Amino acid sequence: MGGAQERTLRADAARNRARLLDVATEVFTTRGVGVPTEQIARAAGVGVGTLFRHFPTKEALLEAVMVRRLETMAAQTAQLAAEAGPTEAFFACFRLVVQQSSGKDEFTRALAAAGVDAHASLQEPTMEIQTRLTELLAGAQRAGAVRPDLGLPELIALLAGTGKALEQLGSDPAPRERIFKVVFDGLRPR
Amino acid sequence: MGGAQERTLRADAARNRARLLDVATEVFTTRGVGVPTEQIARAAGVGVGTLFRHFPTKEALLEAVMVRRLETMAAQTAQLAAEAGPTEAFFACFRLVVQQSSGKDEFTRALAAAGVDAHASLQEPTMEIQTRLTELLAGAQRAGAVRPDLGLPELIALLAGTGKALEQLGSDPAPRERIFKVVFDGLRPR
DNA sequence: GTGAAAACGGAGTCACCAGTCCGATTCTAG
DNA sequence: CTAGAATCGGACTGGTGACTCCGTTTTCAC
Repeated sequence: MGGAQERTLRADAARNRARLLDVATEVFTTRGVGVPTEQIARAAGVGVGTLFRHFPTKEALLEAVMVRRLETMAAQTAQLAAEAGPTEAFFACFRLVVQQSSGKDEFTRALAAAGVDAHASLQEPTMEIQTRLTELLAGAQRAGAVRPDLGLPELIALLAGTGKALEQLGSDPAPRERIFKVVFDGLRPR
Repeated sequence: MGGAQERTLRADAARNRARLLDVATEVFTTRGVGVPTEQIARAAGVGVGTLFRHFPTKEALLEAVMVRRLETMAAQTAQLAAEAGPTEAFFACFRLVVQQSSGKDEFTRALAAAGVDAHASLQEPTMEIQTRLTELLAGAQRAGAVRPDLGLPELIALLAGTGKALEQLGSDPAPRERIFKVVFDGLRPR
């Protein structure tokens, strides 16, 4: 699976493909994955035929969007991890992942529902992020900033949960910050 | 909206209605709200015609299920609140609501998506629960067991978030308990 | 027991949406 | 500039699922 089928897309094709990805990301995250494909094509200024030529399946489009989001997240996480001490890096990444993953699991659920496959291209970026998180968690625990009885599964669960909690709240920053306070406080040892 | 249209349903009709509600509750919570109505009718041992006579709309069925769940939750909450001191009652109710609300917001989202109405019959039990929660929160704060800067919105967000976190985890009780530890610890003052 | 009202069941209708097909259009090599 | 290949657009198809309609069955008052 090297991925050398990039037969130099024609200029307009490349433009349309990129535009579709952007629009799909926007629409799926704001209006949910149930939005008809035609509306996405319309919003991107192309016909449905074009959409299905680039992404043979709605599921494939979803997958492409997810992969991009995950890759971006992995890169940002890596950068944060390199820039700060273990404790700061851990909490900064926690915030980052929580923010980015808003609505993410609706995607994964939709993908899962569409069949057992789909994982292939998601596996890699997912693993990458999990590796980073494992390192960050271990680092923060070594530094005594996070209770030592937590593992990666609990961390992931807390990330998802915190994301959900923030969704419930409006955009007012004060209550949001209070949620972070509660969670971060709970993460500290004893 | 008095609610006096209970014209003494015929015996079989009452039985079928109850059965439909039970089956729908089970199916919606385990397999999601996307399950076709026909499968619910089938599982309840009736035809689709019967289902739609009792609940004129899929949305109406969803709403009826929700109302029952909320009412049960309100009752359990009230009982717990009466049985224990403020601190214990608060944390016990927190656990209860989290457990009960697994998958609940998929319902509300589906209802919201189906139109702006639907609220009518949900309003009352929702308010009831919120009132209880407000009292419990205030009680626990007065007792010094919960940080005083949290309000009802934050509590609700945390309940939803904790529920989501637990969903991520399997059924193994140990990690689940660790999540509760983190959240409860975070809820404590300073 | 009996007949009419109440309820049932499920085939049929209608709308919606993912995915296909092919004539029309646009790009690019020469 | 031009030919032909790559791409496009959107009408069309097939399948699915919510909801309706009506002939058949069940309940219940007498």
